[in-house]
Amino acid sequence: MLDINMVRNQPEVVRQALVNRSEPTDSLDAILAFDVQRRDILKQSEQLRALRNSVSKEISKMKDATAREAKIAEMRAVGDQIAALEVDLKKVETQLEELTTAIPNVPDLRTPVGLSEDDNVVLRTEGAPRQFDFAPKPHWELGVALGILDFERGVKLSGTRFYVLNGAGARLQRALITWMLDLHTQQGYREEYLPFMVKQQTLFAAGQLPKFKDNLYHDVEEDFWMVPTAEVPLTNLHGGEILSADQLPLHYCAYTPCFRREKMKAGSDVRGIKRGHQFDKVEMYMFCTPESSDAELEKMLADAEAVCKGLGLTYRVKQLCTSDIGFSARMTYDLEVWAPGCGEWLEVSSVSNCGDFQARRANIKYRRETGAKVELVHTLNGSGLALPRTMIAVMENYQQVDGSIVVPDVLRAFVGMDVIR
RNA sequence: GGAGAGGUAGCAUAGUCUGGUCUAAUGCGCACGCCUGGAGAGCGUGUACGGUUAAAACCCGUCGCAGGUUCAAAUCCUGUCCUCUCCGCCA
Repeated sequence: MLDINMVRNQPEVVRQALVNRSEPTDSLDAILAFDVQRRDILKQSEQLRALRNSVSKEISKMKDATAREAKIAEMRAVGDQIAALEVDLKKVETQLEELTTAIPNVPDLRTPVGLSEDDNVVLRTEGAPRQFDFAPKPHWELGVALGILDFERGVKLSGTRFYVLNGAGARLQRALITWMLDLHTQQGYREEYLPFMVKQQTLFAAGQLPKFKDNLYHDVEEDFWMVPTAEVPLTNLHGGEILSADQLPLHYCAYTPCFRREKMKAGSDVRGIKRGHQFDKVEMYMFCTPESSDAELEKMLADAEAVCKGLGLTYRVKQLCTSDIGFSARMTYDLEVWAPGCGEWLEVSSVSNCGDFQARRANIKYRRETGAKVELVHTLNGSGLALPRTMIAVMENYQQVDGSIVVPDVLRAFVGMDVIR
């Protein structure tokens, strides 16, 4: 959520941000109008409240019954006026909130302006794609042939786009999770085990609600929401708290499954495990001071890259343009790994600086020093990494001519074998 | 799931029965000052958050949350969430 003071004082900054994000700007004018209305009504009702408060005090001391009754009657009328104003106020505030919470974050000035994902900028590519002396197979062929990936039974259990990992396939994924968490722990992130179901407010604070309601699974009976990413519970770990400056920065990492109800285009990404309603992810998250978030973003990017490097994967770093960065983000880097079997660059990580946008929604503040005013923290999040696509990259890059898959060095101890055959 | 007790500003407690000197007190902690060679003790001062405002004072709001009664609610009423204890059930 944006600071209403900022919207009020620098509406052109917000308007330009919306234009750069290819978002409509009409709500901005409505916000400004509602804001004026709100403060106008507020002023009136506060004055009346002040009057009632002081007269009520007088009433308690009044001896003369007639005069007392007169004042009470007078205040009864004032109370009615206040009630009427409050009704108006609530209406205005509801509309104001609806609009302001739907405004995305203002992109960082360094985020390239662009109209679509085609305008994202490839900053660099690390490593050269492996050269094969045979035709590399896609993971859905490799996995099924090896008996470590079962689409049919996944569909039997849950429908299209679900799958089962068997034996070494399941072990490989678990190995990746464990290794990634260990790596991030070494990098200074504290591992957390989190709820996979959260309440509404938790999703609101992370910027998922109300705008992305359609992408979430919701248990109506108990009002539990399945997390679409660990970013959601991680953001709220310190919700409503005032941290002290010497606690910052706080680094966390967590493994969670992610549940997404996205309406997938028929025919797109249908094959394999690239996109599903359920996937696993290891996530990094950070709370820090405003002046350090730029540098921390670079650290988090490096930490995510370390996963790709450790696995010996060829990857490229992209900087997302204004129309492709997430709702809460100011600046985002994507990591894409090369998958030779399906011949695609796969997005395995998205590392973002959200500035104070999430902190404002989640009410996460810190005090610079004793006695100082509280300020909002900055939050950053980054995948480290998304599991299915990492699995794809590992399977397809480490395949051999006979269809077996060499286990990357760093995972061998966890998988318990050198080659999956 | 059943019964009971509770939720007050960093922590711990008072206030609730009996509505108005509650403009929320007290202790601890913390910060600053005095004192000291230095520290401690002692003394003094300060110490929730949000809104309003150019900023501040004043002012308005917040005693888990949401409603209601009243001129006036921490206090009375209703609903709800959470915590603890006991019972039941369960991995």
